[in-house]
Amino acid sequence: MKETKLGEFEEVLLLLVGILGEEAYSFKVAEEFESQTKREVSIGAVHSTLNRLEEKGFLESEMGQATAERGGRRKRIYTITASGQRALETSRDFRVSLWSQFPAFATGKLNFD
Amino acid sequence: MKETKLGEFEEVLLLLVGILGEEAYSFKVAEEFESQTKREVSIGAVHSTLNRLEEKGFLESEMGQATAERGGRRKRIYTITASGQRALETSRDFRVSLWSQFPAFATGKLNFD
DNA sequence: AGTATTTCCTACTAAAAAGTAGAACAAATA
DNA sequence: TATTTGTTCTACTTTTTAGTAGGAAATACT
Repeated sequence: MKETKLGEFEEVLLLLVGILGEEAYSFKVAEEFESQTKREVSIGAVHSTLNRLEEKGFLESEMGQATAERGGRRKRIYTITASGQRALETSRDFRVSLWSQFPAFATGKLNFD
Repeated sequence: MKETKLGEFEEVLLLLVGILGEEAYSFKVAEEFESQTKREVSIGAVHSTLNRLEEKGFLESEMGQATAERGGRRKRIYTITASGQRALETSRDFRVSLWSQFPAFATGKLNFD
């Protein structure tokens, strides 16, 4: 099995997919990224990253149904896999652990049950 | 000014420098990395990463004094700059914010004052 | 049928991060 | 002074991540 690490951008996208739930399709993810970070991102970059995340087994996807909106292709809806969720948890736990050891941060209360 | 982002490994090393305080020299950082992650790392990788962090202005360093130990070259001691600390805070705040929006994580109490 | 709209997709490129190899240095001990 | 130990340092390569450009679908409206 490959040493599957998560880049910064990848991790954020993975989380955004989790946050968006049913609405997690690439255009929306890109929009959400921009609104949450104030950083611009190209749709292609989002696309290739979601692909990579799927290859790594952190995401899976299926085509959604057509909606009653103006027009447009069907959406591909992404969902986090168990492995993706585990990766996020591991990453979070590790970070929280480091923060709590860093004196300048250690005042915060870190409580994840 | 450049868009100075932090890679995953970079961020961890930066934090380790903060955690190690006076003891933050590259060999020690490498050791600490291995003990905290159970992942092996080469000293050279640590070195080039610390260099990069210094170039980015997140770390600064100076040579320490010789110690009374067995032998060995003087250590280069790293310290986090204000900018480095800000980068860590920004990264932390952003992550905490995303986690709290992710239903699967939102049960945790996130309290950083 | 034609057009506008929304979204996907792929192949490619660029940039950045991570890792390697191996030499060089400084100090203490023998 | 030779050896051992602990450590730095640099140039380079590899791998991974991020970003670009532009075309292709699919759907609804007219």
